[in-house]
Amino acid sequence: MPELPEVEVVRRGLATHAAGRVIEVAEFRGLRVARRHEAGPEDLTARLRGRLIESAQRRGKYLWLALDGGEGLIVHLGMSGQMLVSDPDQPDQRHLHARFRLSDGREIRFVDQRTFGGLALATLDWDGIPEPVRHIGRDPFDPKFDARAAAARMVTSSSGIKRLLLNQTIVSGIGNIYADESLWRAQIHPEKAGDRHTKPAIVRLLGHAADVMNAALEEGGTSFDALYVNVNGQSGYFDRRLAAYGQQGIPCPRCGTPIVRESFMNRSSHFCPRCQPKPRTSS
DNA sequence: CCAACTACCTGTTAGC
DNA sequence: TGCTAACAGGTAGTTG
Repeated sequence: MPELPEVEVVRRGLATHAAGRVIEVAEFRGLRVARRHEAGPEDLTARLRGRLIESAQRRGKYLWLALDGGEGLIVHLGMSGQMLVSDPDQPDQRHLHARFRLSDGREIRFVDQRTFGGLALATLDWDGIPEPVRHIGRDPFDPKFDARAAAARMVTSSSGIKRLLLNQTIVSGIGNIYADESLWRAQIHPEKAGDRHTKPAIVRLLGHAADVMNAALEEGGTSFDALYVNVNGQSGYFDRRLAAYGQQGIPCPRCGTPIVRESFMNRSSHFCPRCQPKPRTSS
């Protein structure tokens, strides 16, 4: 998916193309796209008609459109979701699951090949966060993100550090790509346990995470194919800068040792076996 | 509490 | 060429 930089690219697109408009018609196709909305797609359609989109917000990989009346339309892109600005006469995209006709005559379309993404309407709390997003921790782009507090939690855990980086309740927005890139930059093996690090070392690691995700954001995010695009359907270019993720067999940019790929939590970890040596007591 | 596993989907690619 | 298996950026739920 879209990890933090890619979701932020989409949020910015929605801030430009959706905020300030009114939803004239909302349309949902199938039950799955609204499965997190208990009352179902018909309820969503009815409640969204005529609502003003005040702003586009994000925490971690969760997006929402803040609406008048103190509610938010939550958008999670899952593994393959897209929010696309389209003209009404453009033919339907493959895997189109929702469509919003806006007061400026354009449309926002939710397109999702793997259907792990979805939409829901929820009440915003006093802090402007939708209830279903409350459990998500702040992300490194959040001015109030507290790296020392996140590090303090991680050093009490015997879990491997990569698992902790991917735990969205501790720090949000990091997925498989940027976890591997952050660990490569920090020269830490993904399975080194949290409690075998010092707090400052983890604060440094989180600094690398923020750095690499900021660098990715500046290039429009990471896209390996046309599934990961901004609201105008354009891909980012950060894939050219990846040092570890997907680079198995390619020399480490730092020491020249080939990057290795290992199976991890039903997916993969990529790291330099020399710069990121396996700890003696792993996980 | 945590780790490990599962489910949820479609599409692409590698290997035979 | 066609079949099959493995794999792909995530989250949430269950089980032990």
